Amino acid sequence: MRPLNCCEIAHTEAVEDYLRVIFKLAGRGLPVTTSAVAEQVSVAPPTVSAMLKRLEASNLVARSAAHEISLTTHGERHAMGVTRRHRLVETFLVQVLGLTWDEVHTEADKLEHAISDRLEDRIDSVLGHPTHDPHGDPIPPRSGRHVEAWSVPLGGVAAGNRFRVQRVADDDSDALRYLGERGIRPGAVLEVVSREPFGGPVWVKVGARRHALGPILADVVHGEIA
Amino acid sequence: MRPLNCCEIAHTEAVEDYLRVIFKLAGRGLPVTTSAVAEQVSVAPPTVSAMLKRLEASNLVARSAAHEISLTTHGERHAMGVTRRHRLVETFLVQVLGLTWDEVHTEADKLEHAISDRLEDRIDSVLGHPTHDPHGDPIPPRSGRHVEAWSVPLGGVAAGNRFRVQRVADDDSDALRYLGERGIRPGAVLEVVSREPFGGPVWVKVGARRHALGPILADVVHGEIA
DNA sequence: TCCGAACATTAGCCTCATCTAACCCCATCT
DNA sequence: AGATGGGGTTAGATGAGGCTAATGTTCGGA
Repeated sequence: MRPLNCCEIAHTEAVEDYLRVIFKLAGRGLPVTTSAVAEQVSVAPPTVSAMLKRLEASNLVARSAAHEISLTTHGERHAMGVTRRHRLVETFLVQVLGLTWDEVHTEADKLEHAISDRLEDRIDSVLGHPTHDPHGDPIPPRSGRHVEAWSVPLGGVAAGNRFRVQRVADDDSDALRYLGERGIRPGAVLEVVSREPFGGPVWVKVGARRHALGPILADVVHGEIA
Repeated sequence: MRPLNCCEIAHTEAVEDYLRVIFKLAGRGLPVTTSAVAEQVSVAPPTVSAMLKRLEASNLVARSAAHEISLTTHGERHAMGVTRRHRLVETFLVQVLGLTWDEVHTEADKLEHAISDRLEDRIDSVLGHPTHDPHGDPIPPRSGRHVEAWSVPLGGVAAGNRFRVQRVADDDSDALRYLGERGIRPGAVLEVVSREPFGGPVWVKVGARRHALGPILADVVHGEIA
């Protein structure tokens, strides 16, 4: 094996997928483990082991003694590039092609690998250089600082508070559709009416309507106390 | 080997590329040979041999005794689908994202594999169901009849004729840029002033300007005598 | 009639990305 | 202490898609 050099690995779609997923897990403060990555990429754990070995050899990820996975500077730069394309595409699909916010994640998963730099710039410019995608996720700039900033989950807010939605996890398209139909999207302000104990729902008021959101839903909605 | 069934092959990007190239060569009336396909797909001839074997086994292409390659009904349907996405994307990139007609072929080569049916329909609808792409190539309908209709090349038109440009081959982006800068694009009407012999240029008049087009250029421009 | 060029195919090898089955390490519970 | 189980990894296989080098095959020209 020769000296570590990030350019020795092909920028295949698989590599981009793994990098984006690692970036996503890390950004949410979740443990970045072999099995977590396997689940997100939808492959078996040994497949991840093999890929991580290659990513490590190409200096894109680093691993501590305790199996801890993190992106190197190089790795993070690439991951942010893929994430930027992903989120720009999502925004584009909603704003220009009229798709709904629950449809775009799957589409963007494929398109993010097919967008050239030139195209990325055109899309960015047609959209007026957006800072956030339809789920409220911040779009990393082409170069420069970027923070993922996952704020408080709705599930952790006490009753009686007003809560401004900032981000909604884009993973679960059924959840997105459900929430969207009830007006729960970035920018919306909810009133947290009450919280049932023992994994029960959170009652929220959106405008005049009340909704009971189960723990799964309450966890995908993030924001701040307004 | 089991009975031939078109669905036994994965619809990978490579398969789509080969099908589209075979469709393109056949549509232009060019010989569809192993080496012609190899050149168009940018791979070595043995790679094409191997792929053709698979395509034949999946009933997507048929081959005569004399090595003649043709698409089956199934193969043609798939090829037309890929071609439709390719040309819709090209049109979209020009009309919505403001790319130039010499840039879009390369981009579409990647994007054509990443467009879902849903997305294809949205693009089609946003563009108002276009019938031709920016190079004048007809966009195959989602289903139904389609003809490729490569009419007369400019190189075969006698001096003294007026010539209406219908299609310009999208392969060579340098040629496209050169022609575009001189106003030679689908819809333009040229006057064929004179033809130099021995592979010399064709002199054409576009509006008030004259241009000498070498045999390569004169061959990529197709149309009809006006 | 024979020879060489052009073209297709076979043979043999490689990488990427995936799988299942088996194994190992370590923490925990009995 | 020993059994149990969860995660990670190794081993070994597979299929897609690509390569080069060698081997037909066929056809036109000398």
